[in-house]
Amino acid sequence: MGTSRRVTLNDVAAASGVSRATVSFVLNDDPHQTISAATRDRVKQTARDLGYVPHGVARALREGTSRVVVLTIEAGLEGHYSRSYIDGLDAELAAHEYVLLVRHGHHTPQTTQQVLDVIAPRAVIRFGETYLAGRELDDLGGGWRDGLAAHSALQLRHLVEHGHTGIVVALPDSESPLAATRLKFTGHAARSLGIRVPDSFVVPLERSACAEAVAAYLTRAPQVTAIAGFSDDVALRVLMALHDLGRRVPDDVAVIGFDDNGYGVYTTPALTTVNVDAEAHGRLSARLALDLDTGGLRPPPARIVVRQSV
Amino acid sequence: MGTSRRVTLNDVAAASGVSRATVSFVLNDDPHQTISAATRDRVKQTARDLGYVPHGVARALREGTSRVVVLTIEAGLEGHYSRSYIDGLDAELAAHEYVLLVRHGHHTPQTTQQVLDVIAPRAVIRFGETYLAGRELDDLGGGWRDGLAAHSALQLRHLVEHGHTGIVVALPDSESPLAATRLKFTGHAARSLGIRVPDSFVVPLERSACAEAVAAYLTRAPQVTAIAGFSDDVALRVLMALHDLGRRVPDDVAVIGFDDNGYGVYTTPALTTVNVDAEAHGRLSARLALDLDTGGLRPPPARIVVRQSV
DNA sequence: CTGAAAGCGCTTACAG
DNA sequence: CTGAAAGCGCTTACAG
Repeated sequence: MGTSRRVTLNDVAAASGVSRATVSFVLNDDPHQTISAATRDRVKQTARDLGYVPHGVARALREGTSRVVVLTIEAGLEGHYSRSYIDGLDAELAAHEYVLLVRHGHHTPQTTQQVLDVIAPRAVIRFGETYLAGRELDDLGGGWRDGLAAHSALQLRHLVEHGHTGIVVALPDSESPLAATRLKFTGHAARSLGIRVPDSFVVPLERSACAEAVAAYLTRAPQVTAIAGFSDDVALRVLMALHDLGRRVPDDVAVIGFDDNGYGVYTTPALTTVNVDAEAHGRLSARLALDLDTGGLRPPPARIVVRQSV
Repeated sequence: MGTSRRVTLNDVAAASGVSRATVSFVLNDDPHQTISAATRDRVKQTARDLGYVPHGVARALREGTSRVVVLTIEAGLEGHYSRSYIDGLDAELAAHEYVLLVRHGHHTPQTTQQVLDVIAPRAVIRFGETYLAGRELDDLGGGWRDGLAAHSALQLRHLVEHGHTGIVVALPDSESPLAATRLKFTGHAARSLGIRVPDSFVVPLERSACAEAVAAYLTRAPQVTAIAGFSDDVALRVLMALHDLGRRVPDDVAVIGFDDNGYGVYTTPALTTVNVDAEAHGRLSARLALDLDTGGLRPPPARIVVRQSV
């Protein structure tokens, strides 16, 4: 065994008695060439026998971009959405022989540029950017933006169906650009459901600050009977605050989460939430990044995971 | 504006009136060359003025590997450990002008090979592999393995200090290769603490199955008064099972988690757990991957996050 | 002290 | 139907 020299196009060419160009043509199924079936077979067979795998770096230098797509994701956005999104993105990319690589942490134009300089990926996708850029993904058949609108509406409707009209949205303390969009959609949904447009307030991370914020808001707005979380994390903190304040859930105040992160089962009461399967969204992003046809993708509707908090 | 052609070494050479080689030498501080200070300054200045950034792909083709390190990580290992580990890895790599890219999901030799073929990373690190490979990181000054042993011991000791001697380890349903190692260390710790070596049992994912498993184990082993979770996830499920079974925590049974994932605050009672800061471990991995000196890294000791479950 | 040249492994006009 | 050649942008012996 031992580490042997990698087998290159040269080796395949030599072994099959044709030029490097010919090998490249048959291996890439170049439509501009017409190469005899016999030659094609022979070349493909030798490539297989030798275990030839194209050197991605050389190819990237020649073609200008590598067969890689980079996803950048900020901390705190993990949930069922991100997991299923990444699964779909990864699967679709793999189907087209691209590899998905993820960058965690906070991202600036500089860090993105660094990634570009270092590996020249085919694309770098910012998790959630399609929301923010306001691109009309609906027009591409993905129903993405409509998706978020629908999901926000679903969350609100569940509350209304359980008799709540005084509703407030609980926001994370970190400024999420998504928050504004969510609030907007929730507003739309409220109008079409015929209830007052929900107010919002911020839920701090620290436990006692959290309880204070919830208590303060509730005394300020006594008509509120239900709290809609921006995320499960936020909703979980609200649940904790309500527990610390001695308020009963859902009898005194109802709580609903968003983007079922898996931890809503563990609390008492367990957290009712919205579960979004973003597999199709991930596939859509992949096709967009690869300039492929985006038709035929049918994201399933989001669903309410009914537990005990509303 | 518009997308302009990237500036290459050629441009810098032309603009500063020297050869490409000279530019490369000064920009890389080649110790084998002796270039006049005047020339060096001029070249560096023009490179800056032109905004020259080396093309990573070309460099990688020439050098054999790119300035990238890939971390592969399986689902279900997220926690404070992994977060701080990744932070440290990322920071140390960045300090040496490498970029960290992560691959999620399940990994096989084939998928790893694919990444190798596509971007020729400097190294691919499997999250947790150093545990499994049994490499003697202690000898390198990182205290890693000793770290895990110490952390397992810390978890157990906390239980013993609270009067428990009948202890069992709760394991995840998925086979984690780490489980065997953890069990081994817990065994060592038990012996040095003078208690019986803890038994173990598996906690299924599904809620009722989970309660059944816990109930079954507890009736089989009535001497057990404390359950040590392999992870916070497992411990959280144990807490839920105990709640469903009507057992009081910690009075009837005490529970402790491992690797503070942040969700132990939300339960009632809140979960006591072990918090490991793996920033230094991440830095160590980075230096190992880059063949750098690993001295001077002092991982802080792990600590017990005391909440209410023990 | 500095430059001309080769070469990393590929793809793709271009010529036969 | 197939091959010789150029070139992607870099680094590094080698020669002056």
